[in-house]
Amino acid sequence: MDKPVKADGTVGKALEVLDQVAAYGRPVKFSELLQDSPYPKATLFRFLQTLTNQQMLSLDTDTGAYSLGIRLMRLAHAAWKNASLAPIARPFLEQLATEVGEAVHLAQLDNGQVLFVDKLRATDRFETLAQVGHVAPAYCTGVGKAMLAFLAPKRLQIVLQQQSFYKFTTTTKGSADDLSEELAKIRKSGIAFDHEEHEQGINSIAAPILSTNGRIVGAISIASATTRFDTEALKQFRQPLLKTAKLIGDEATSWQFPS
Amino acid sequence: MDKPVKADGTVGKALEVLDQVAAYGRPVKFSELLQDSPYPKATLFRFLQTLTNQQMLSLDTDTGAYSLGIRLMRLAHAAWKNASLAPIARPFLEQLATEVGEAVHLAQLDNGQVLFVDKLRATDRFETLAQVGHVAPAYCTGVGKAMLAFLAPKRLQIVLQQQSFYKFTTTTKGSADDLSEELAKIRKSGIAFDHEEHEQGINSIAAPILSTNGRIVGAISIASATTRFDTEALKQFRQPLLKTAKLIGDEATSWQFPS
DNA sequence: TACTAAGTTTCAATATATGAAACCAATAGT
DNA sequence: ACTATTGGTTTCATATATTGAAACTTAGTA
Repeated sequence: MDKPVKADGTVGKALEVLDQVAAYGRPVKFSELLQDSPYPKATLFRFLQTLTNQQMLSLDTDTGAYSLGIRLMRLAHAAWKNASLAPIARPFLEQLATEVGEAVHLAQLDNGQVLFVDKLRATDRFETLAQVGHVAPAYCTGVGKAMLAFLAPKRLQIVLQQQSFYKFTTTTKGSADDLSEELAKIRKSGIAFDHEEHEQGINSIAAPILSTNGRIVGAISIASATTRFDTEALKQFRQPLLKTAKLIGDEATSWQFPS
Repeated sequence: MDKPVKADGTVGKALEVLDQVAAYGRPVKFSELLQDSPYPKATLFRFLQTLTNQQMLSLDTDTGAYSLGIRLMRLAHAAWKNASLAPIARPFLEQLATEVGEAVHLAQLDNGQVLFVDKLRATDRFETLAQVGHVAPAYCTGVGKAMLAFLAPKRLQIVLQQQSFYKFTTTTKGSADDLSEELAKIRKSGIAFDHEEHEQGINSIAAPILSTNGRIVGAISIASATTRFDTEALKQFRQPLLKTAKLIGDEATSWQFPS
């Protein structure tokens, strides 16, 4: 799923350790990390030391266990605020969420991947966890396809290259050609659907957010379990979704690149 | 005499750049960064390249501007989930927030600093921004003092050393002695107040969250503008706050360190 | 076309990272 | 009480990566 970012240079290697710690999902001790580390003891030790100094990791002095550090939170906080779209869109999403009574997602495109930058009114308990920061592929999600459809042709070419086209489910589009065909339709209709292409049992309806100069800046979606709404039923959200996307797009335009 | 948070090694220097980008609060171009960079063009260039490869930064290919990257969000997302307290506490905080109808904060202590890991029901528009990840000093915040008061003496000693005791306002405690005196009282009453010690016009009432074995694991608070509630008025939240803190503490105990 | 600013690459000198091994500090075992 | 074992930290010669001046390549302007 996560494509291994090749770790060039010292910085890369050190950052790999962060992923390692993140993967554990709990505080980990030096020795545990050493187990599945490609680096020798002294090297890993120094990485850990450096990262801890840098507050990218935090070391519990009692248990001697490392967890992800305070600086990541700080930086991500900044990233969120600076990713102009999320703060701007928030009030409109609130509005939409109460209007339709369903969970609403806001996503942006980053390096060919979908990054969820906000998420409201999650019902399920687990979904309640801050999904902000969740990353998904573009080619098999509603928001992803909504954004790809409105990308400049030359840019789309590049992004298509970046897709893995891994078949998560039977309905996942398996090739750039398959996808391009659908993107053409989305471009016409202005609405994208995800028919359980990423996760079995989950579908969604999504709309692109375009700035008034036509640049794609993000996408919003309403996702549900297929048992709750089938694809036909999701169409009822078409109008409010489009309306909200338009509102956000207009608002975003004035804020974009305040150079 | 530990060195100040100096950027040792290549990793440190590279990470500094992230802060730099974060500080701009908007996408920045290479040349802008070069302006106030201590490093020569080629070096900064390589930093940016590496960080971009590592997805710690993201480069808008159209505008050539850098912003904080997708990986920070991913990592912070993981950090949040893994910082066991936040997900566990969420339902209790929801409960409390609706009960008292005020904004509720959840914080943890990290390296002598207060890290806000969750925040609910913010009323003010600006406060709506994801304050998760916000960092504040411990010695002059309600949650900070609530936690310090219940730290093991030897640990408190260390943490006191880490405080700057910068006087943000006229009521800010200016020394470790002043603070210690108040901590003793908090230890007795189980409740901490912030009398505009960090920000003029903002006060709060806070309670520590203790695991059943007595270890401090976090703190919760209700903050308000002094115009809304004066310190006396805040006392009305004492009971619900304490009750919620107890509930979270109990729940947290079973989850802590699932070794 | 010539000029300038912005971004990228080269390359030798140098600083830094590396990792085997030695070391130290706690437990655990006998 | 001794000894072994595990878990963590430091050393140091060597290999390697980083550095930055300068040359180069665009892209934008007059």
